[in-house]
Amino acid sequence: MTELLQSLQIVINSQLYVKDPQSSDLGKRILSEGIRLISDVGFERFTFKKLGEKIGSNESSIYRYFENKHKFLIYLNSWYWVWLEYRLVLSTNSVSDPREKVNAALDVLTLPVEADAAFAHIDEVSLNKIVINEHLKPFLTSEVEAENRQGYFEVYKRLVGRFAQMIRECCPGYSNALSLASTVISGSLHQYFLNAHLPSLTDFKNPGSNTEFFKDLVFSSLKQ
Amino acid sequence: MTELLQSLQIVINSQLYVKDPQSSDLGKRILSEGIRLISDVGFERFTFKKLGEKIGSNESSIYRYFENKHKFLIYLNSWYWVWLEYRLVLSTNSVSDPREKVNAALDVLTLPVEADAAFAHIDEVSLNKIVINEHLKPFLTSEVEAENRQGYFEVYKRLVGRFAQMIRECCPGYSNALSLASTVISGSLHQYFLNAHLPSLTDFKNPGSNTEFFKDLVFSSLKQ
DNA sequence: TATACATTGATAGTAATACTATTATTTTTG
DNA sequence: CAAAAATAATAGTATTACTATCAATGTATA
Repeated sequence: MTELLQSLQIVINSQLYVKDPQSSDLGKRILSEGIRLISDVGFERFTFKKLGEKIGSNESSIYRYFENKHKFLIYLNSWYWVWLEYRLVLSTNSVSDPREKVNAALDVLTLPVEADAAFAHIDEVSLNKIVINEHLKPFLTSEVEAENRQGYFEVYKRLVGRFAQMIRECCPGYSNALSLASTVISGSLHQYFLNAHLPSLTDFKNPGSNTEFFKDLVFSSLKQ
Repeated sequence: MTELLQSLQIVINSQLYVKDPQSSDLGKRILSEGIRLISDVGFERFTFKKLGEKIGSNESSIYRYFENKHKFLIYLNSWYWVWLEYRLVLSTNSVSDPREKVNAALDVLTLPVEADAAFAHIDEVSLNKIVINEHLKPFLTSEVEAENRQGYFEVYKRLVGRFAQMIRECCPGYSNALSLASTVISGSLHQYFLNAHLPSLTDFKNPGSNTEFFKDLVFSSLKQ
């Protein structure tokens, strides 16, 4: 990413944190080292205690930023979705042809992530790895509906809705734009996951082939 | 389901249990009440202690059947996938037209589950609910690769492979049969999940509309 | 410059979870 | 009926996910 928008800040639902981690040095270290630690050892084995040791700070200090590790994970996911949405808008906004728009969107949604210098305290590549390896974990809990009511998933819903809208504009007669959008977004993450851990379940050869697969899927559906 | 195959038993990888739960009365109660309990309270809140109370037995007795609750969940998922595979074969075996075969497969893979009288101790409808609500949880752990090497996911891989083979026979030129198969199978579960908990992310109106969505997706892709 | 106040750090403690170990009791089977 | 197998009961452990309390440090302002 360029430095186009250096003074942009990603805003996250304030219910997801106790104190805004983007507002202090310690907070930013919690984010950057938290991302590294989760992407290294996995969310299950991640604890605030270990993170405290890593950043030369204390468990109790981290609790002053995040109520618990589940909310921390949702925070990180939200950050990722807002960032993706911003990249989505950036690369589709000036495209007027609806089909080209969907095509550009699919690049953003399915190609691998590169580091974005605009956000120094976030390693987007590691964050992407977390989203791939833990994807759906924020959702797959018995509290999903309550948390949805709290607006925890707003940004994800906005992203899906935005992509669905592009699909509709590309093919007004198509009646499953939302399902297609959510299937592609979570499906692509899932293909990355399978490629990394259970490769016999996918034809994934490289990110390009994955993008081709999803473009083919979408455009065949919209052809009729 | 009919009583066509009453003396059939679903065979599960013996590494997933300590003592075969299908071999005793207590074991069957562990399965049937375990399914009910998980589908009621969710996997997170499920414990062997609670299950013990439910079946008038003891925590320690359950540990003689299953090493831990994660393996219990994989066992239940495996059971479900074997059963689905069996239904898949049953309803496609005699279909000779490759396109009709894929069509029949999509019915099995995307339509809601009905109780199967052939397996008295398993409530397939509740089991399906578990697979929907906890889908990918058996995979989304840092031990996924080690567990894969132990063959824990064999049956799931066999199901995906079988469906992919049908896709290939329907359209020999299509090069993403595995990705399409895994996307459809996990994607359909995901749509059921969204419909239940985050309905604004899907166009799911009823199971029929979901099946239509996936048939359209698959057959548009195979048309070319 | 003193003081208030916010932030962070250190330590201790708690309830629940996911087990393991041991022993007692019941049931099955030869 | 005796031996073996299965099950039940109880106790105990390590870890986790926190909460509570208090001390130390830095910072802002009167």
